[in-house]
Amino acid sequence: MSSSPPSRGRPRNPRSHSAIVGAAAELVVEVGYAATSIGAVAARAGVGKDTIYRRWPGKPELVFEAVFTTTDNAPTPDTGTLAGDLTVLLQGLVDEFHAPAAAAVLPGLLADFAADPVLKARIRSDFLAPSKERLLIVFERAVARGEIAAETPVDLVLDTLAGAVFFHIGLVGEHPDPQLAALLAAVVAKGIEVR
Amino acid sequence: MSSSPPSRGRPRNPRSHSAIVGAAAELVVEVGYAATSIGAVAARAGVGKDTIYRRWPGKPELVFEAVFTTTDNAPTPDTGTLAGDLTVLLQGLVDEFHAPAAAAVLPGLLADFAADPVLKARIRSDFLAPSKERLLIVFERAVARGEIAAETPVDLVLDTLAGAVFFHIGLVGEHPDPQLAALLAAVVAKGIEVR
Amino acid sequence: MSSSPPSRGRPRNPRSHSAIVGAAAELVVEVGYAATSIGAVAARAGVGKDTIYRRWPGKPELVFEAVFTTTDNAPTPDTGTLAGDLTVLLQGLVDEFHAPAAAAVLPGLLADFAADPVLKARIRSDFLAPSKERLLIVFERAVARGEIAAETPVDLVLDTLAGAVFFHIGLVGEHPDPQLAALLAAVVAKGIEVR
Amino acid sequence: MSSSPPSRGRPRNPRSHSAIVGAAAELVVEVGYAATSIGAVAARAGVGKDTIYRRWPGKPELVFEAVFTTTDNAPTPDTGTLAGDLTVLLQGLVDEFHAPAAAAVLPGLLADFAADPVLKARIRSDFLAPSKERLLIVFERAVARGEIAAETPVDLVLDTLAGAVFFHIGLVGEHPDPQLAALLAAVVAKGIEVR
DNA sequence: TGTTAAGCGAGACGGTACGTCGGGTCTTCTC
DNA sequence: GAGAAGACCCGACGTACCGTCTCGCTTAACA
Repeated sequence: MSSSPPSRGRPRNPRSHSAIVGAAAELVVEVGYAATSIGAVAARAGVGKDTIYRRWPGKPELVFEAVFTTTDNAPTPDTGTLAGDLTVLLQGLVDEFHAPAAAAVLPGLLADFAADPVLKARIRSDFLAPSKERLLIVFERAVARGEIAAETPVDLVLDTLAGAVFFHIGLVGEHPDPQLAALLAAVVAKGIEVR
Repeated sequence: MSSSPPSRGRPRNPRSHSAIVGAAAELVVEVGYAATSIGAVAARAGVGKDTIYRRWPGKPELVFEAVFTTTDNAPTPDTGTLAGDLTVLLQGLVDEFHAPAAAAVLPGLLADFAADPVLKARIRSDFLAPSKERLLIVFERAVARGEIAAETPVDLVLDTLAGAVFFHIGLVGEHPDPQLAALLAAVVAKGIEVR
Repeated sequence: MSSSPPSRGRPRNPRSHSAIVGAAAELVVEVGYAATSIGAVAARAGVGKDTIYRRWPGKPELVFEAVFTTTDNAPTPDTGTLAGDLTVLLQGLVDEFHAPAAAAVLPGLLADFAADPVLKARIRSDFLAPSKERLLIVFERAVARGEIAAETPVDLVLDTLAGAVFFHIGLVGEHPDPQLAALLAAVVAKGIEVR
Repeated sequence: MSSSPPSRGRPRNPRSHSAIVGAAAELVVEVGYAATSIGAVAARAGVGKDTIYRRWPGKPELVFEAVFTTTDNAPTPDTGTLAGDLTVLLQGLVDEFHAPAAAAVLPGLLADFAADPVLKARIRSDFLAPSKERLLIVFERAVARGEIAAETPVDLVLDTLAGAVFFHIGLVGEHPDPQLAALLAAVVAKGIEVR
């Protein structure tokens, strides 16, 4: 039943792993995504470049792990109304995208993922999966309450919400409109409600 | 009031300009944005690198001009309803983002713009200005028809629409959902209507 | 008089030894001395790198043992004349240096030995010792025959002979002049004879 | 009649050339041939690595030019006897090989040349050409004086002399036997004389 | 018989150098 | 002074070896 391989040879040093991830997270906020080089990460982590390439195929994958591994354990909102749930959910998205490391990294990181066919497929799964999970539950409740139709297209709504937040924070403005979450939630909730 | 410089010495060759822009547009679809270098553009255009740097500060500005200078002369839609107008407007946005050159370039280009404080300020003006202009007119008509309130936040709606389209096309999927424009327009129109 | 250590623990596997030496000898003729790495030798021998480093300090010593351990049991020539003896002796040197492995290895190997003060001292003893031994006997007989003086400088003559052969084969030409041994022997014999 | 090309573009900076050659000559005596890297040469010369690779294919060619470009304008000896001429000629060879830079470089450099088929062909022409020229003249005079036969094999003698000196200095001993030139000249002269 | 020390294959580790490429600047000659 | 050409310094790339280390395991001599 054990899924672990026989593990021959010297095992990888877990301290190196966290040192690398930490160094990447620091560098990325200090100099930006584009100016963060594998060599610089290795130097700051006190590690050889090989040790990085042995674990990650390249900068995008490394930075993704370094920045977006805040184990997303936020509870699914349950305010009683679709608009309320969406507001909470969106505020979480805003906070996540607005964190220093994420803001420094998101545009370049998404561009690198989009440029590689293999990575491109991971955008939805890696970046949006947790949000989609919560959104599904929120929708289920809204359906049960009769607020929205059962066939409401989750992916389209998610693209809309995430795209709006990403555009607003990552590309357009430095500081997000504090009402962004509420306004957007209100518009979208009203837009998809059955009446 | 004349803004033309005294223009001493040899005037700039306008053929070089179009050769450069053309070469950049070609390269960008052939090898992608990241792999397009100024040197390669210069070589294909039969031009020295300086001739490029004399006209553009760098790759982002050059590529932007090369890809997004389809003189946007599409007429502002006037279908009689907000949802109809938004659908037409969104379909234009989808078509623009889905064009080969634009799709190849958008994520990387926006990332480079976002990474530079000077360029970041130009995203709204350079990328979204034409759409915003048309959206304003559409909104004016909708206000006149009593569909929406006068103080409807244009920028927020524009971020939402553009973000959704950008996410859907540029980052997530290869081929846009053919109903994307209609669905999104319906949701947003209903979401911002007064009743 | 036995210098063998108490030999605790698992004894070294003699099969590994010969596998390593064999792999090194093969690689050296296939890819050359410079391109032969310890890692590649270990991989071909089916052995860990440490098993090599446990037995040899580095590539030069390993390759030397792999290539120059043709137990030199050729008999000392005794043709009756100094020139004849030198010819036989030189032909042996030519054959030894001209062997594929030796030719592939000699320049680089000697360079590595020369670059290391410790190894440098071993060039005379390790590479030239067998030849010197035979040359001494040849000289003794020639002195007894009255052909040469007793104080003829063996080392100088040996350097001359070995240097000439090394230069001719290892550095300058691919195929040695078939008369090299005879001509060189004739010149040197005549040059050091008493009359 | 002009053999210079049209010379388009910015001409190569001759100061860079000499800075590189100088840095290489210094490094080679300080750390040895093997430990001299192109990157280190570039750093010391205040030059980019490209600037080196633009002019030389690799380390061997660069170091050769850096160390062996002492325009060999020594006059051909004319002492009246073959042995005398050879002594002078050999002493020149000894001095050349014994110079710090040459001694530090010769074994490794010759090994690198010997390992590359293209470079291997240049050993005779680049390293031995000047000596061969002088040796030819010395032989002509000796033939005229009746000391040696007209068909005396120059290349064989040259290999012998150079090989002996190289072996004695470069590989075997640190300090050359002060009598090396005289002894070797005497032996070889006597060995090839007609009587 | 059980302990212990070394050998062993595998492969991770921190380094260093490789040779190439792109960036943005400069320096030449020609138009 | 624009332009084509290309040299220049810089720094990052991803790879290859170096020689050492750390695993789990095996193999003997010693207690």
